Amino acid sequence: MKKKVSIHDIAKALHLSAATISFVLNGKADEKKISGDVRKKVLDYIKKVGYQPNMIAKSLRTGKSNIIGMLVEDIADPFFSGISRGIESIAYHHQYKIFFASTENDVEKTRTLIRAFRERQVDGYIIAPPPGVEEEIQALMDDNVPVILFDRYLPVLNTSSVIVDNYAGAYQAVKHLKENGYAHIAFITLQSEQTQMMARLQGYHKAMEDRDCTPLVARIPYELSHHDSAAQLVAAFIKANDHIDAIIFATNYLAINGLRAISSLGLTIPENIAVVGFDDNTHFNLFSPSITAVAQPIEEIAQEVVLQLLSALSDEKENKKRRTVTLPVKLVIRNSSFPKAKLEQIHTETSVMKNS
Amino acid sequence: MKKKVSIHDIAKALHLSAATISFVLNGKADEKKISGDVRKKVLDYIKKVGYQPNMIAKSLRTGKSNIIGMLVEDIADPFFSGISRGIESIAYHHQYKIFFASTENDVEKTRTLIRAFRERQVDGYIIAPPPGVEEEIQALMDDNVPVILFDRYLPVLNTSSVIVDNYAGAYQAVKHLKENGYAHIAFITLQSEQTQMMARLQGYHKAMEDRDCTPLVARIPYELSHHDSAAQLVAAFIKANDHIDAIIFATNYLAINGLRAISSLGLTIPENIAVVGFDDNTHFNLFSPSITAVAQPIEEIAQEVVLQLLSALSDEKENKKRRTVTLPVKLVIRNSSFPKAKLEQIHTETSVMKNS
DNA sequence: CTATTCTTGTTAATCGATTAAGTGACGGAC
DNA sequence: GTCCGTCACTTAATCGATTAACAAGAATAG
Repeated sequence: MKKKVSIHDIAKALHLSAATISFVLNGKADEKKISGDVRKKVLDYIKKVGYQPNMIAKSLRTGKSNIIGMLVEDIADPFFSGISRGIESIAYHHQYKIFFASTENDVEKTRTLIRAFRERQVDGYIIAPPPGVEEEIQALMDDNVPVILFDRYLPVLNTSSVIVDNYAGAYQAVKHLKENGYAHIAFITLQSEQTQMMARLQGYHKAMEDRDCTPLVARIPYELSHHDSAAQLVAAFIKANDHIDAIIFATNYLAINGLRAISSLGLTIPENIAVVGFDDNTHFNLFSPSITAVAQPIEEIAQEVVLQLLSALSDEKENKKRRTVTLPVKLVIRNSSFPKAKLEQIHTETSVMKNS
Repeated sequence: MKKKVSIHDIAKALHLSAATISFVLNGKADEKKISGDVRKKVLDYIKKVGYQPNMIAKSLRTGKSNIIGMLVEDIADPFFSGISRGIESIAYHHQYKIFFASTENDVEKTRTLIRAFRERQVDGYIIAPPPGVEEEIQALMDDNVPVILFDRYLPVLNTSSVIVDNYAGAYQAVKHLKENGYAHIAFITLQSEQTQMMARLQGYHKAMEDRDCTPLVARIPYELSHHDSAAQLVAAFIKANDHIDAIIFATNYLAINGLRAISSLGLTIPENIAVVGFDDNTHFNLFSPSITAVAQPIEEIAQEVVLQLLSALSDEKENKKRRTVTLPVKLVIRNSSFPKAKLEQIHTETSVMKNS
């Protein structure tokens, strides 16, 4: 490492005191009545030597780090990486940097991460919490550290949070399928007590009940939902309940593995079975047939989260206010059939079929 | 904020000096010959009050932050979010935290981010650099700060880097298509001078040349590659060159928009046109027909990057060594035709078609 | 001409750790 | 009895900023 130039080095070089440099650098020149001469000398000099303030020293003194700690379930999940991207971008414009980390829904890892964030004095937290970290989050709030939960909340805690109307999303999904003539609609979800999962399940149940339909639910362990085994479980479920003519998947990974299952069984969508996914995936419209999905407003979630956090950071009183924002979801209906024209084309060209 | 307990508070409470506490906490108890009595007293006390060291103070004193700064093009891109996830996970086990940020391939933003990282004294950098930040990166190296580039490198700089064999990937893609009877293979890439893009293009050119084929290349501006306009450009390109019977897409976003274009033209894969993508996407195998792709070894890239960085961090001498690791890519061949059986099924069931 | 008020800075404490150097008490050697 | 070496800690400087309190000299007031 080269010797980095500190505020004292500047002071020495200009025959001034460190305090003066600090005042100029922090826009307190007026308040502290620093002369124009000196201001210019300081500004010119720091430009010349390329002075970079040491935020660590600043943080130690002021107690503010200008860092936000963000905990998501999995940064590689398109839903979370999309939100992260939005949050990072907005926070950046407000001089905040973000620490990202993936909890993997693991309580112990989450605890460790919160502890690591605290040690680094992050100013605020954005968390998609796994159940089991209630104590740690309560401790943060007891210390007046701003915390915003998103995607889900912790029922026993009175926190600020940004969620979506999962209940309505699931309800609409059932309604949509019913209106299109599907009779036996199953719901495949995770073995999870998380609020967003419960709300989806409840929306499904209520919609089925309102139509005097018998619900049929499969619950898959979270750990398996990202892997091939989820596809196998779904396939077994479909085989065991062959009257099913539609499935709602409660997460995007489940939907993707569900599609694998459906494909492996030689079933086609929407002729043999209809599908609605949760968490719209940009790629869903490329699947052939493309998939209808309950889309969450990624951008709005990011905006709302940052908005709430900034307000809590700006003002102790704001931070004491607890607000829960519920954003609407949108059912993105995709005409997932093969258009006639296309079908015929496929048919007529079969003779010249090649592999890519 | 509640009063947090500092090392001095502990010292006062136990009638010891701050130094003693520090020694016990840092495993220097033996070296400094601290008695068993005192050790126990200290350890018990910190457990009791839940002492959390202030890493900011520690960083200020030691000059080490245990933070790695990571700059990717776009954290929402599955390729980058996958690598980020891997790197975060490995780094975590070595007590390093990661600062993520998206450059959006914007030079000015990248400069600002590097500056922000420097101000926070990050210990090392992992960067997928846009061209134009050579000076900043050289400055880091001049100051002996460890830097590892990945995905691409900067030709004028002698840095450590982890890349993949893009040249071979493109070459194999052409070879594969040729062997399957495709004659007119186009290459759609970005308007970009980045090394990974150039290597892919060169691999394509060489493979075409080796087979006495005339290359046909389209270059799309990076800014458009994520949007619908890319699909329109690709569609126009295909229409203008209707003898094309195969396309290699040089990035995953291009491939996805290319598929939209192909679909919008009413063409089918692989009957009318064959497609190979770069950057395998987990979802490519769900597209119907599924897409053959040049897959990058995400996990290995993450591992190799962290390995190199940790070694550079551990030792000044290691850091002076510059090494470039080139990992192999894998052509993931997917049988992307509609199996006969399925085609017939689609055909026979058209009569009962529904929408989902 | 002295007293008071501005101007324009400076001094020094502080944030919470780390660590080189120092110190008092005790034991053993000669 | 003096000298020296351990033992078991303590003192104090330091990292690079911020900021309340203070101060020297010029300007103005009375």
